[in-house]
Amino acid sequence: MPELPEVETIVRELRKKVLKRTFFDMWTDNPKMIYFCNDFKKQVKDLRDINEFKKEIKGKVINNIWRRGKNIIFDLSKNKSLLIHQKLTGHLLVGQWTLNKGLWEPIDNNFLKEPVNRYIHLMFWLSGDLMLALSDLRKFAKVELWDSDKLKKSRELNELGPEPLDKNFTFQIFKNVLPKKGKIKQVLMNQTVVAGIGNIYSDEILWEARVYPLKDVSKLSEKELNEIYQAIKKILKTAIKLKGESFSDFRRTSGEKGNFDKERKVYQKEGEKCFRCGATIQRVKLGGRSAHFCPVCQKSD
DNA sequence: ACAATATCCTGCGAGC
DNA sequence: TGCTCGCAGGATATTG
Repeated sequence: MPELPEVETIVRELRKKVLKRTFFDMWTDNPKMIYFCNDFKKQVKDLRDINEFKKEIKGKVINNIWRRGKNIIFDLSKNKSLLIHQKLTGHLLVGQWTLNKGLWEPIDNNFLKEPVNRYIHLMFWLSGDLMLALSDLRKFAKVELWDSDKLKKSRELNELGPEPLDKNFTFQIFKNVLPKKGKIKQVLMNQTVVAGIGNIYSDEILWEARVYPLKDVSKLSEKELNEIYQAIKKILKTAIKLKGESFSDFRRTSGEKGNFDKERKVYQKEGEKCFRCGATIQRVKLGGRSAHFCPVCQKSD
């Protein structure tokens, strides 16, 4: 699932591929993912509104592409912005496809001819013969059209916690943003505390820092807090370097997988041996989610 | 005031 | 073999 490193990978690739291009047209078979968002959120319910959306983006130029937490933002001409959140299974692909018997098939042989293309639910036609496609198996992804100035002031972006790879994200800032109590894994995944960390990287960060995922923040020592702070930076940077994870159906804009798998130590490795000590990796439930950890390296007391 | 739970959606694996 | 059932999961809405 796309977390900060995956979103960062996509954004860097998008900048190389679609910056300064113009929207010509769009297609979707899932209008529910599209929202007009200014002072309110309005879910598109019928074709007329899709046409409205088409009219809004046609002719607009992509002037800037950036990331905030797990959100991708396209700043367009005429004070418009598109915010895309890929949620669990969404990912953006850039290339050329053709519609064949109801399925989008890549024209370009460089694209993997794999089932991922079956889940393309949104397609933007761009200048330069390129298409920007949103593939999303579970249809949780959201595409929001904003007035750029309103988006910048939106709760959506401003309620997010600091960017963990920002130079300003010091150990002191990290300590300041932490709530007084709460299980550390849930705290790390809370986007209003720190932006961009999800299930995979919270598990990996806590393994790296040797901290039990269910431990309460109030019980963490200064040393443990520092280990977690350092691990956040280390794991996220490594994952970006490796172009994201390869465990789920995440794909880069080229359709390729990321390479984080060789660094993955605990996530979805229940029953396997701990890379560090050889103990058996365990899984615990918290809030309907699962946490993976080494019971020896990450002591619960 | 806050925390636990339901919701969205689809593929997949377990169980019968 | 083929059906049903339940689970996974980010963010948000709703319930407790």
